[in-house]
Amino acid sequence: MQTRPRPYHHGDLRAALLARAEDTLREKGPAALSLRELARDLGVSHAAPSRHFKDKQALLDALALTGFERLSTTLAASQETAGDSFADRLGALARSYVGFATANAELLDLMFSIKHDPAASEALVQASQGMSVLATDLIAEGRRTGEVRDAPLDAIAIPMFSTLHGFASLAVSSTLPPGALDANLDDVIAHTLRGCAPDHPTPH
Amino acid sequence: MQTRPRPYHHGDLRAALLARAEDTLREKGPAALSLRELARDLGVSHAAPSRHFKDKQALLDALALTGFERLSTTLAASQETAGDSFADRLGALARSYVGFATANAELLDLMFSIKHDPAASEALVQASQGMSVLATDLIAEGRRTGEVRDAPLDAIAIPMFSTLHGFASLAVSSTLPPGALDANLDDVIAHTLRGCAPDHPTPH
DNA sequence: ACCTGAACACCGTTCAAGT
DNA sequence: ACCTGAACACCGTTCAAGT
Repeated sequence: MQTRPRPYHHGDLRAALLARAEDTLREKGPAALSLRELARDLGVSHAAPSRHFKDKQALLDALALTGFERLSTTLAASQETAGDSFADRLGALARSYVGFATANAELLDLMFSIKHDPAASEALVQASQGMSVLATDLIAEGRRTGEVRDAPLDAIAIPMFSTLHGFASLAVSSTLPPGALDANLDDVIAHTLRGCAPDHPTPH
Repeated sequence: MQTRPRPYHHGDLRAALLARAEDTLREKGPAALSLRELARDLGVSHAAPSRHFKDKQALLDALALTGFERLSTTLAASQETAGDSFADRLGALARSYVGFATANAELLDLMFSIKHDPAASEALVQASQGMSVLATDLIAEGRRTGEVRDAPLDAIAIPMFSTLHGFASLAVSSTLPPGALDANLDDVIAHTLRGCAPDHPTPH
């Protein structure tokens, strides 16, 4: 029925485990993720994963890390194609973040349900902080052009990132009124722009 | 060593299971939560919990529900003791929300990692929406007094709740710069007030 | 280096049976 | 009504052994 079973997994078992884990996460949720089933799906013994991940949590951490890396790439790409104004760039960032969140709901949940303690892997901590770097750059530039009020970077970056992340997180958990996600996102962007605006906006 | 074992659990096993589950969640995290261990801790057989929760997910849902109920109560209480101005009431709401989040980090994670689909228990959906009712009331009053700009309620309520929830969620996952949580929260409140403010603020 | 197979101590869930 | 005890099909983790 089957070609003679190969004794060993052919290629990169580590990468195969991560890819398969993400599929399972997406399709059946985090509770259904089992190392033994992953191994079965890939045709290796149930003990094989331990060569690449010391335990289940290590696999989950690695999965979250790939999530942060892809999110960072996605957000950075949104800035390449965005216009020059602060409003355009913020809108692109927000839509990009929410797009990733809705397309990878379970993964986003996993990414932020992991404690980002100093105890966590350094790579993970760094990856999750790397995201806010983008927001900070955006704000710094907006301040130079006078589109953003003069205040310490964190005093704007943290509220802004909180809003973005909060909206994405509520959307993912279906806690928002259904159906009007795009309109709600427009409101969120407009509200954030108001929060960032200088006291006496330059008359055009 | 022990008093003669009672054949049945004395009181309300359902409530005892929920209370013990919350303790375990807080002390050892969600991965360590097992029905069998709960049952052992309470001195009943491992099959006893199934009389009260049809499966593990049902217990988690019920736990999330108690979380939403307590959060709602906490938020409502914050409004009782707050001042009359919109700024005061918003500040009280925000501090109350973040206080609950940091004091119940794992529970908050659980509350929002449950899909609030129409498929979810009606009580759960209702409880999670009941929260935003408070925010909506706050905004409606702020608009009457001229402290909040004239816009559809949702156009302010959703961004505001996103910000609050996002900040709480980032704080819980240790994704914020450590140590300055109170100062960061002040920034978040100030930023939100700016987002809510009318275009031409009334001169005092 | 990478994987297997057996072993161990756990799970969640179900169900006949007890009180 | 509420709980027990046994049974079943799963887990994660470890470790000697194979190639």
